[in-house]
Amino acid sequence: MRTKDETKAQDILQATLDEVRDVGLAGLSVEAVARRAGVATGTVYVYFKGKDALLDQLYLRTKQKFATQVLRDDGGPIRAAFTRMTIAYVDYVIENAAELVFMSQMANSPYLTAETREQAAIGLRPLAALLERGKAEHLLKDIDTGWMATFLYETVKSMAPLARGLPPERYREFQETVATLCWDALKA
Amino acid sequence: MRTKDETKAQDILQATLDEVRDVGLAGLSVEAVARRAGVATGTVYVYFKGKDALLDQLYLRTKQKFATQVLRDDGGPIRAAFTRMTIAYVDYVIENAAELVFMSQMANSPYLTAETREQAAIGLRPLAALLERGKAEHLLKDIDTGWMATFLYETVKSMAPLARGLPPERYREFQETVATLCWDALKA
Amino acid sequence: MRTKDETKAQDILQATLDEVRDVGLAGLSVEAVARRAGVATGTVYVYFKGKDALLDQLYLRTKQKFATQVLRDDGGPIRAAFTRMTIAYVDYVIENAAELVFMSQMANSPYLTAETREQAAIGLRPLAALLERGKAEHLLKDIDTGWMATFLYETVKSMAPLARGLPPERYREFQETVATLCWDALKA
Amino acid sequence: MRTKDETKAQDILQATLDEVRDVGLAGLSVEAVARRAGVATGTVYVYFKGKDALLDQLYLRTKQKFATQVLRDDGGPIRAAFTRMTIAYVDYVIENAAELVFMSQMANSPYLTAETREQAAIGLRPLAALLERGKAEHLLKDIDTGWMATFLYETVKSMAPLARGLPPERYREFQETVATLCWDALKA
DNA sequence: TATGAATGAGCTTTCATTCAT
DNA sequence: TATGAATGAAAGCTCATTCAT
Repeated sequence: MRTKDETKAQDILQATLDEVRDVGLAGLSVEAVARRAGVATGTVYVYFKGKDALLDQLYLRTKQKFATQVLRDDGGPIRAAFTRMTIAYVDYVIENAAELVFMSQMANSPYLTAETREQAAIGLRPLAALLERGKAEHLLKDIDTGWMATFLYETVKSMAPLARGLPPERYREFQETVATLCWDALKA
Repeated sequence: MRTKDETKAQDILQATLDEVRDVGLAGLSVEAVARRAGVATGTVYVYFKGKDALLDQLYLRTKQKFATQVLRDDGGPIRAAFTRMTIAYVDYVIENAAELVFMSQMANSPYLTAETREQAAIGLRPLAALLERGKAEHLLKDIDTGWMATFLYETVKSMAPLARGLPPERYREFQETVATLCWDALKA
Repeated sequence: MRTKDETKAQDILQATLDEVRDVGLAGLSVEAVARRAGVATGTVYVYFKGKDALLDQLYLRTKQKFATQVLRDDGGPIRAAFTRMTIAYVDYVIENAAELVFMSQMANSPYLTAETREQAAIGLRPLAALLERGKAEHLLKDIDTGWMATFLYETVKSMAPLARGLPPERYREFQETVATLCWDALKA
Repeated sequence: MRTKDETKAQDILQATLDEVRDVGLAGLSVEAVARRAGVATGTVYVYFKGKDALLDQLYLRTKQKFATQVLRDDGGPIRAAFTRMTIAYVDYVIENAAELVFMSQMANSPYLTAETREQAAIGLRPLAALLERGKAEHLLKDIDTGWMATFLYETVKSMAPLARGLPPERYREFQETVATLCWDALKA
């Protein structure tokens, strides 16, 4: 008997990401996903319970991957950690355009479970921790941590697409600019 | 012969907005829009060429309404104009939640025409003008105006939802915090 | 605007009956029903909520039509009413073969609602009433009316198909035989 | 190499019977049958050529088992043999509810081969023989044997389900009533 | 203009069957 | 033989759009 192939699940998830980027969440069809992933339509249902479950799982994985890759506090000096995070964030957005489109399309869609929404929020904790540390050291403004986290998280995400297509040195400049803007905004 | 009734077109547009807020762009059906607007399905096609055209037009109107209501530079002192704009922006987001959901859902969808996207960008000009003025007066950082405009536009939009449900004094505090963050970020 | 056409609903119901006769309940597809009725697939859903509802409604109508046409007690002498009913029953089965196949296929299917089953049972009341009358007049055996009703109802239904294809005089003979068998079985 | 296991074939047939009782012929899926039988889907195809063949074979076996168990003429006095048969029949129906549902669902379905239908009819011969014997002894009416056989076969089958849930003494009473009704119907 | 019945393409999903192991 | 992953052809149903009224 053929054994379940985790690669295939990955292929399907990636195909979904690419399809949403190309035709949007509203235009997404399971058949197109399957074709793109190089499997039969029915195979999607071997790995995922249905379209909803597929999208839900993909959302969670994407959020988690992002959190793991970007939102890390290495415990070093605040300013350095802050800058490093911002720069990694911009890189992530540029390198994972499809992921970002997908997350924004899912945000207000009926596909998203309340539970998944909660789960996804957990990934933001390291960011909050970093900001708390900064507040404790009086390097950052003494305002609601949730507000600051949202500021940072959303601002970088929204600005990052501007970096697309920039030549290397301008790209570097852009990253530093973003880091500066955010730091100036939050610093005490 | 009954004449085309502008009220009806408005009803349909508003119903679309409300539907998208409730079921998302992916769950939107013309029939549900018609029912919500209190007209027959066919009537939607009397006022709009099709679903795509309806969404496209609604996007444009929404963007323009927003620009007119929020992104105005009254020519006064930079800092004051800046703060006034930020505060009006938060108010707008809170009072027009459906509009915001709609715009974010449309942003990366295939429904959006390149042309409409351009048209919509025009509304940002007053914002750019304000920032240029601030740069000329050396009150703001000397960085790319487009970058700054995006920063301001996206940051306030992303943060504003946090204000939902806040008691009046906290709401006021929130608005001021947002204005401060943005000013500190951009000021020279 | 086109107005809802009750004829169309009838066509769909009849087409369903014919399809079930030809391909069985398990082989029934909405598309085939629509094609047979001369309407588009979607039209079926204009008149019926879904396949289940279509079958459920059809079952009820069929049972009721049968009850109205066959299970009537005209109040005359028991034996005569009894015989008349039996003969009408055989005629009905022969003339409405598709209906009978449909009812037998539905009987143990998951399509049948408990509620519909109850509703359908109501049609048997006139039969029970006739039997009660016979028992009161001591012309029939004094056994459970429900048992007698089931006996009569099921026996004639099961035997009737034997009449198919019989030449007229044999057909008449068959009807009388069935009437005699049933009468002899139940008479005191 | 493991050898074909007759137990497994039996399990699959029994599982099919139970599934049809629970979800009907229209709701039957090979996967559900396999799961219920405790084997893999593919295994069903080791023992049966396909779904159709499975149902066809099951139908034949069921009919034959029934014929062997119920429709036997032990050669004793007509009336006694007749009564014994009727009583055994009721018992069979009560004890093998799933079989009966299955046979009724198959009766008018496209799954049934003409050949199988013929094969199944052979089982009715002992019943016909008994009736012939009764006619020869002038104990039974002189009418078409096929008609009488159908009468007996169908009537008992249709009435038997009424016995379900009856307390023992009522159950006994019911069996005798059925035997009496049938005898009175057919006796000369 | 306004209606909503009618359409049929296309959607998600199921499922009989095959096949690699 | 036994498995269950993989397949793809339908199935039921929805919905953007058209059209008769």
